[in-house]
Amino acid sequence: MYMAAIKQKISEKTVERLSVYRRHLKELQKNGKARVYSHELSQIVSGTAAQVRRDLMQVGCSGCSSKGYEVDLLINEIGELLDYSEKQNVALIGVGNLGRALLGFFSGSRDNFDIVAVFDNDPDKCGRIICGRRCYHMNQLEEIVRAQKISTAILAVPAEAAEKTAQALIEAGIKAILNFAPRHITTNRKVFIQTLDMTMALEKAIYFSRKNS
Amino acid sequence: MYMAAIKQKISEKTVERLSVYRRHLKELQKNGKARVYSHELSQIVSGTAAQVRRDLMQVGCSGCSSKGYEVDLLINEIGELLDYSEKQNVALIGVGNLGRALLGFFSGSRDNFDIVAVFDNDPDKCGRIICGRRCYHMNQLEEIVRAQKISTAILAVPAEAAEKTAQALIEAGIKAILNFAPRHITTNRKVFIQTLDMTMALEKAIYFSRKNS
DNA sequence: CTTGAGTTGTGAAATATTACACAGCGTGAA
DNA sequence: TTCACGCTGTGTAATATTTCACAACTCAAG
Repeated sequence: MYMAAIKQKISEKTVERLSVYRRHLKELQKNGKARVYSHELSQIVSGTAAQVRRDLMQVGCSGCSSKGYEVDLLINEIGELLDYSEKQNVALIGVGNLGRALLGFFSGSRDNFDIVAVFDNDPDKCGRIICGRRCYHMNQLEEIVRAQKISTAILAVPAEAAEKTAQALIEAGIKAILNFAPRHITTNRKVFIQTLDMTMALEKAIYFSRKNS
Repeated sequence: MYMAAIKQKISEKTVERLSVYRRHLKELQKNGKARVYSHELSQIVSGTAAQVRRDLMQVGCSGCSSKGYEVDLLINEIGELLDYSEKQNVALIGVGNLGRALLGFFSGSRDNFDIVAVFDNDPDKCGRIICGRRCYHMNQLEEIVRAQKISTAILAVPAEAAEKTAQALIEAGIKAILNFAPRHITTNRKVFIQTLDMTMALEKAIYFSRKNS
């Protein structure tokens, strides 16, 4: 009777949590844990057990009463939803201090995505190998994006350049942008844009630092 | 009759937007714009004009019919809410690639906060000056936090060290943590913790990259 | 087998967040 | 003055998201 699941559209919040669940599940897997309860997972997102179960239901995962969920199975099923069948190619735009740090940060052993190309418009940087990736000039963007089937871009350019660069990315066929520049990016195209506004996050933290005292 | 305002508690979402409004308002100010309408501000957060007005209402700002809001006034009133009276001192924990990049990123001309100290537990880094800040060893944390009245910390240590380091921060009296490590931090204390989970954000972007095609 | 403790799946309630819609006001033009 | 227009402030409705609560189920022990 249960098992409605099927293809509802999944909310952003749920996708976020699924990503976090999966990361934690992989840790559990490494430690040899075979099963997990919803209330255990709930702790790592500060949520409730019910919420975890709802999230997992949407993925089509089903657990077993009193034994919980199988870790291996969960990882696969979440992966089936979050990942394409093949590894996704990602581009990094902007090789300043932040860009290089991000390149390092994302260069661990990822099995679902790869930063395959980096771009900058500083001629000195182009042609060089940075953290193992070839750096291209921005005017090669469309060419490389097409050739490498890059769907997603990490935008790490100065704020002043963010809007124009984002526009170029969209023109080149990028379908999602993770934007680190403190600027809101607008577009009428069907492109997913997520701004990770670090300054805003810090100001928010500072604000709440005194609410908790 | 209007002007209810007064001290309701302000939601996280609203605080986030206020920070973004202010940044944009400062741009407008620099460009000599004296007044702004709610529908203009709404564009930079992909919201509605009504939402902007609600947000501003909570700050106690009031606009003027048919002339909109005064830019200078808004900046001051938002600042009065978001900032302490004095500049806030912030600490950066972890001086790896990401930490140094963040230090650079946050070192622009900020008039409401300052990263005044950086910490690491690598003895080679301690004592040195990094981006103009003295690097201290983690065991000096409490001492410096107290001496410099540091309320907020940016956590940029490896994932494995995040929980333990966060605990140390809380012990030392930190009231808010901006966490860049891909780990959920829990505490029973009244401390504000915001995790900026870049990996999760990228996986989310990748997921939605195909929903928009 | 039966019972009891503990877990899942999910309808329904509760909250949180956003959008709508309009009264009231200020401004400029006639 | 009077009117029309456009904007603010806000009650209310609409959505989105989270939590509650409980039937159904599994397992282990007696």
